[in-house]
Amino acid sequence: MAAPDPATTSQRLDDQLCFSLYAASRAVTQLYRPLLEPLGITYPQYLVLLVLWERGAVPVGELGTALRLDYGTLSPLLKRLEAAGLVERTRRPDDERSVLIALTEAGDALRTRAAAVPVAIGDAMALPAGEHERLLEVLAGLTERVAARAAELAAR
Amino acid sequence: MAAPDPATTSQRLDDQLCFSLYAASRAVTQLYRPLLEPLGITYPQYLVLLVLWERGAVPVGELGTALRLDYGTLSPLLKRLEAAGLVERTRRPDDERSVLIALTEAGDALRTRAAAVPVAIGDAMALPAGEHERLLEVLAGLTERVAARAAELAAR
DNA sequence: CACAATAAAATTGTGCGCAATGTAATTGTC
DNA sequence: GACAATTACATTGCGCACAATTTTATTGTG
Repeated sequence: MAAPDPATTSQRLDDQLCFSLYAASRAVTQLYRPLLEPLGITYPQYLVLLVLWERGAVPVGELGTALRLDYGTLSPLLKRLEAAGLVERTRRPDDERSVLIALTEAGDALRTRAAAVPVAIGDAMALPAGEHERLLEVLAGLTERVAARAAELAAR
Repeated sequence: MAAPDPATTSQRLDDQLCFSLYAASRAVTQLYRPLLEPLGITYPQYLVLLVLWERGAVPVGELGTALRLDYGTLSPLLKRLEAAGLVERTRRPDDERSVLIALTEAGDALRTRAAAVPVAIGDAMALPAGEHERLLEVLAGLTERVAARAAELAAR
């Protein structure tokens, strides 16, 4: 039972947490653009590579779970990454339904060149010490609760 | 000169603030979907209506400034809102370049039906008292700094 | 073994976001 | 008062996001 907080119930744009989230997310993506453009990739493609660099070859579904993206987004995105020569898509012999996404040598090599990117981003964000971790936690919790409620609504 | 903070410079997906922002923003948008669908509008369209409910008729450019969206996004979006009968687009007689966006009666009437939306969202977010305002502030500052840096990069 | 149910991906269609380009109206400058 | 520069907006093209549908393979269940 939430108290009727004026800030959460007003219809003023600048009071809406949703808008500040939406604006912040887009601003950050825009900052990534010039940093990733020399590498020939977009921001969602970069996120896919982060997962592959961290975990190695994974099926498409696991990418979707990690990034909270569905096949409708990932299928064409992965085709573009394949066309760019950064990943390979191979059907698993033991389960022909599953498609394994693996880094090519070029995709693996990109990791080193991309190492400077998070540094530049963190620098631009310029968050005070500890604030980074705090914000990370708040947002993770928020996502969790909001996704749970969305799932409830969808179940009807 | 930022200290080499491991959390900001790691390449682990779940350490990236950018990803938690991106995931949170999308989760919130997905929560809006079933709430706005009965009203026949999308989330970005809802944001446009928020501005119009608050300010009355405004030119397209002012909507863009308020929402940080460009004409390439707004022009087709506003055409859809017009097709839905929620807004009117009229050229200003004193400056034929400018297009004024005004609410129709139906668009104005939607305000009452939409009043329950921010309540439902705030409820799902379930942030502790004060956390809402705090997060709003942190995100606004973040957006400010990141957008400023992006503008610097673009200036080259 | 047949065959319904499930699972993994791909495809289709719609609506953003945004860069790049185009168009028409207005303003500044000489 | 011509005319270059600027302003406000529209259009085009591409890459997401995501709902809905389809395709192909696997897994129960009798």
